[in-house]
Amino acid sequence: MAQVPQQIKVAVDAVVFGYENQQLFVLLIKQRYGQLKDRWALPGGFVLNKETLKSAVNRELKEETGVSTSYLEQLYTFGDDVERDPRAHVVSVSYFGLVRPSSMRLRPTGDAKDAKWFKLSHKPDLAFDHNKIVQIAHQRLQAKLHYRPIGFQLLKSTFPFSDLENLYSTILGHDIDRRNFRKRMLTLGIVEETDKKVSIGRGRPANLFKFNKSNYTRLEKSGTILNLYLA
Amino acid sequence: MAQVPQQIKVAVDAVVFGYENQQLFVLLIKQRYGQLKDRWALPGGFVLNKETLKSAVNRELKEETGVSTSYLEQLYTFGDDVERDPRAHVVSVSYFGLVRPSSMRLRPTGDAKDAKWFKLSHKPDLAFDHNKIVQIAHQRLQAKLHYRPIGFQLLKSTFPFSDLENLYSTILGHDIDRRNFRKRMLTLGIVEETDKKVSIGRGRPANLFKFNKSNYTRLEKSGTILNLYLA
DNA sequence: ACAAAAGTGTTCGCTTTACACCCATGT
DNA sequence: ACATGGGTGTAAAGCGAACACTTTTGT
Repeated sequence: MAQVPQQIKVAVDAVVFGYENQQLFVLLIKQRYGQLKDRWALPGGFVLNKETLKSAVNRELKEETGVSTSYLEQLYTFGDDVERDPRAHVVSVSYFGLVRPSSMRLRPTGDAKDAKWFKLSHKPDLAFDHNKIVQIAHQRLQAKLHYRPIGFQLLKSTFPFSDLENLYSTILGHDIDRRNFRKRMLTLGIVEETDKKVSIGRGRPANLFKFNKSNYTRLEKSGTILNLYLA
Repeated sequence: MAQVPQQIKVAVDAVVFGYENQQLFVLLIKQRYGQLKDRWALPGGFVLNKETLKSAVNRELKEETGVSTSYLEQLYTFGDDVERDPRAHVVSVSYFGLVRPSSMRLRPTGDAKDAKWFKLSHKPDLAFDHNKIVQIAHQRLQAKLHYRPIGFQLLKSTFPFSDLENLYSTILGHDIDRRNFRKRMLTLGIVEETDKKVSIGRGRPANLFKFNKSNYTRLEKSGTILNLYLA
């Protein structure tokens, strides 16, 4: 029981990744107000009274960037650095999201002066402890890619197989064996061939594939380990 | 920017597991005050101003149960049920810990009228959403046992191999192959033989083993996957 | 001598990996 | 015809799973 009323504020932050042209991007905003005005930072802000954490992240994302994500999960709660935010003692619940950048128009409003996709490899130095949060989110993305089909959130609903390959090798940061990768995905039944083809300039046209969600759900329930490592 | 001052309170909860006599236990307290007086619940409480989350859990655990854990990690932050606590809008950061029950004397004070180890299989119905939290923590424990050497936190520093085997099969809820398990642990170098022996009543005396931390750290850095499934 | 727990190797099958050539199209 | 990217199979090695008897002690 606190004698003194609790002064701690609850905030949310979102690390949203996008993928395009074999590049991994992260969504950042430029602060409009405060001591850290004009610094780049993760979208986020304080939770409103009676608001859930989940709706708070989604609201802040929408307000500050115009983006709504196709995938968003809780990442970690930062509250061990009491000086993190110079203004007050803040506990920040961070989220990790995925979206196709081209499916969204950026519309910064509210606390955000600007909103932009940065290549993860060329992002600016961020305010607060946001560099660390981005790093943790990236690790989570890499780890999760191995055992959950989250990569599909970053692609259109149908895609040539090479897109999926490139996505994996880009995010994991190393080459993967095309034949083994395709074999695994197809025999597991996670990915399904459609009867459409695309021709992208030169080269043989590619079949289009799609994620087979019901098959995946079945695998997951049966406890199968996906194990998409593929050295 | 909140126009109305934020009223949300930040709390911490701890799910502490113990292991003894081939049984998995969870540490609970009986509430002394409030609407949920006399209900069993997880140890925890509100974070103090300027206090870190980590020290808040440790403090509450110590106050309410007398226990300090050898292992404690953040589990999940619950803040999507605004009605969770009837008194106020509370965001609760939950932690998951391990300890050897016999190494600790229970000394309930403060908000706790009583503190007790319950067999996980026979725990009472808990206050708030604590049943769900315990369930999530148990899942995390089971999953993590496969790829991190956290089981050793539940054993003395030296132990007969059968203790380790029993711990795994108890927590995972199925038998494991003694020979394969021992082989894996020894060839990975996670576990090391000492030159001591113990005789426990009848049967052949057992060698004592210990966790080889430096070896494990090396494995972890080299990115080796432990993979301690062992159907 | 017998009951109880500890200790120990080998075989088989499957999964993972490594690897290179032909195919369909645009220019 | 050639350049570009798409599509495909097989063999070898390594790993995980299954499995039962001997040893040491207490009673």
